[in-house]
Amino acid sequence: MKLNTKSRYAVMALADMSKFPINNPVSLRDISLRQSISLLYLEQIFLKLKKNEIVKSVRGSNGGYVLKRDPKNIKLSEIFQAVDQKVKTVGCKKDSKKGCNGKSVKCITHELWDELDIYINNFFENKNLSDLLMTKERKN
Amino acid sequence: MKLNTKSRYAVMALADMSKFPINNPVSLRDISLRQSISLLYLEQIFLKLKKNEIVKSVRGSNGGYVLKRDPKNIKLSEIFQAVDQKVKTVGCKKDSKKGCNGKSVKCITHELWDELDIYINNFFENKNLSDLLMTKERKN
DNA sequence: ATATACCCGACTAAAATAGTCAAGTATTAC
DNA sequence: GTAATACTTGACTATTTTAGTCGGGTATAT
Repeated sequence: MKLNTKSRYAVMALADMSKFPINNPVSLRDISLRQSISLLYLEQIFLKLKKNEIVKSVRGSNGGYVLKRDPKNIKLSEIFQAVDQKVKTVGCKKDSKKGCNGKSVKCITHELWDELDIYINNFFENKNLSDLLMTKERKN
Repeated sequence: MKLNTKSRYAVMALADMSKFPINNPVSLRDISLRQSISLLYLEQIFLKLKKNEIVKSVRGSNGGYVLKRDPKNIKLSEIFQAVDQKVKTVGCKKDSKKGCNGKSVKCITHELWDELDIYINNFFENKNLSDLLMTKERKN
């Protein structure tokens, strides 16, 4: 069970941006250098963040990306949803009528995974970008 | 973010076993049929469960596997640890001195992932096999 | 004996991941 | 007005992980 780099980088990059004054465009190049993330990969990630209304872009020289809302109002769950279709999943689909493993009944552990889904989502629902900056000052 | 089938099948298979009287060997063939999991794959999974002292094997005809302890005393966290090295992980290793992304300092979100690790582990720590059977009777 | 059922290492197809590449377009600074 | 910066987009690809399969065992009950 692990998190993919896309989600991780997205959170890292946005946390990085949160440290700058809002409305001050931050270029991906700078984020790439500070956080050691491939620029080309960041571009891919930010397109998704943009589509999902988390950031907006400022084109041209001295441009970059800007948070669309205050970091306090950007929940981690939104970020995950933006870059990684689903926050967590098991084979048996939550809403499928067919049940699990091709059987017509729910598998024996079905409810467990549903519960886990909700549990993990809860973690991300209750954390926002500004929470990440609270923990003592860093220098990177 | 998703769970692999190995972990899922392990929990399913053990939950299946829990429904039978303890000390009554349950064959993988039967579990395979009831839960629609490949027999050969189950064998692989049970070798790990055996190595990790969760089940013991009874060889020969009429043999099978037996839970080593009461389902009440088998935590889901143990099962996960047995089949899937780590319960959850991000690129930056929890105990590495080197920090994340090759830098000498911890990445900006390092503490978040640690917290998430603990949070998820907590879920599995507080659930045991018999908890799975509590939820209303099933017929598969 | 023979059938059942565990044992174990090696192998493999398919999918997902983690990027890269090429060829743009928009805007600002000079 | 032109160079430089920086976002835009779709396609492509190497690597890794996943989800198994295969073959050839060994132990035991009947």
